[in-house]
Amino acid sequence: MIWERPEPGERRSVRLSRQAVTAAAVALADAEGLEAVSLRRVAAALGTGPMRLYGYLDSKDDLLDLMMDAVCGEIPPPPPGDWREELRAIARDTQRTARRHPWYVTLLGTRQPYGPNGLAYSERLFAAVARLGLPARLTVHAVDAVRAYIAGFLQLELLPGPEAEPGEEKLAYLARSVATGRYPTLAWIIAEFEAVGPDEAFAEGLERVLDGIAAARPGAS
Amino acid sequence: MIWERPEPGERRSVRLSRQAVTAAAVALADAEGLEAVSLRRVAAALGTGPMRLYGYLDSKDDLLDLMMDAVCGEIPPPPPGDWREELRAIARDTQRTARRHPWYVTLLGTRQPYGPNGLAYSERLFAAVARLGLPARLTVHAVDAVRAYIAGFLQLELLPGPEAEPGEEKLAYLARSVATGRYPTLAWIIAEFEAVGPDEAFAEGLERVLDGIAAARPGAS
DNA sequence: GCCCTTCTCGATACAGCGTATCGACACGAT
DNA sequence: ATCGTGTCGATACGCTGTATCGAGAAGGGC
Repeated sequence: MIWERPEPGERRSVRLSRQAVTAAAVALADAEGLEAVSLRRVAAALGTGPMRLYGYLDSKDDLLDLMMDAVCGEIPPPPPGDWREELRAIARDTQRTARRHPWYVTLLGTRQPYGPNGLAYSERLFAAVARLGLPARLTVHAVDAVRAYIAGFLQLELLPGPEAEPGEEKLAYLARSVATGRYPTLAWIIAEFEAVGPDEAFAEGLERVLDGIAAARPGAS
Repeated sequence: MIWERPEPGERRSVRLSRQAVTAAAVALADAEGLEAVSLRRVAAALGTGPMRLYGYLDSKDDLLDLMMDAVCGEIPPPPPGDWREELRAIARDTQRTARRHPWYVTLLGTRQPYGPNGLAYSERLFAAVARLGLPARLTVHAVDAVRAYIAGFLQLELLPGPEAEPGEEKLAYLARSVATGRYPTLAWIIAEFEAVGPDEAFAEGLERVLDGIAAARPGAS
């Protein structure tokens, strides 16, 4: 009888793609942090099993590379402008993007962004600095300074720490540490400290770097 | 008979201390990388079991904090000098220390160094910059720029990537990417690229940052 | 249609992880 | 000696990444 016969099985498997896998992983990391991204969790979010993902990547490390490159791909090219304006725009947009995916800064501690989007990002940094007409060597140094600053600062901003709007516990910790008298300059800074927003801090620090780059131009000293 | 009687059991447990646990973990990370540091492995290196470590720390995360602070403790205070000299010395010694423990840059992607040694490190940065007599706000920005640059650059240096003396495979990857024509400035840089040692690159980038800080002094423009 | 080959999929397994739990033992106080 | 407390380590649990293998699907040849 018809009612006793199993219905034709639905298409068993879910359509996958590398892009879909990556997006699921990014969504999971955004929702619960990087530690929540396991192959099982990603696969479950896609309605399949973990071993299926191995058709699209070789290892979990590959997945992390893909996730990093996806974030790089969200950072837009800068509007055309002079070298400083372009670098400022890149820096700002990197910050915005990293805030949407704070786990990105953790990935910066384990790998370099050399996927296609990561290379495009580098290209833009180099193109902006190349406007200065510096020799290749100095251009590399300048780009290194900018990108290192951006990455380093975003880690300062996005990782929990005493300087980054800590909860009561961390401030109390800092106050106790400073009360030991072992950190006098830090004590002065904290006493004088007016909460500076990370946007301003980031921009000001960047200006220091850009001023330093400007000083490297022939005839600039 | 004497030969059949068990000998009095030796002292069952091994002496532990937080310092010993940390040192064992650091040694393991140095030898095999951060991923090799499991509580089981650390405990085994100490001749005991993993649960024993919980008498000295609450979690594996605590262990990573301790490891980070231990590395900060290896970075010596700078010899007294002017502000630039002191910052250069701090930067150089940070680089040296990080090279001995390359996993330190990975930890910089997951936590901030606010242990006692980490605070001492901050104190030294602040003390050097404070010689400039800038207001607290500008001092914070300057220190942020320096420390962010140091951390960011060390990640560029110590993590595998196309720019960092790659094996044949990565260079071939870069060459292929550049051959797409999508990264023209990168192509120019690679064509002009003379292998620059990381020491020089680090120092040059740092000078850009220090020049920028110098430019922030009243009357410096 | 049937049979064979190849590919895909997913269940199962394994070794390892961090950490909770609990029984055994040691030690100190009475 | 007995009792209470603390320490230790074995065991267990839920989770991880990934190897493995059997079942089923799909395609091609006859």
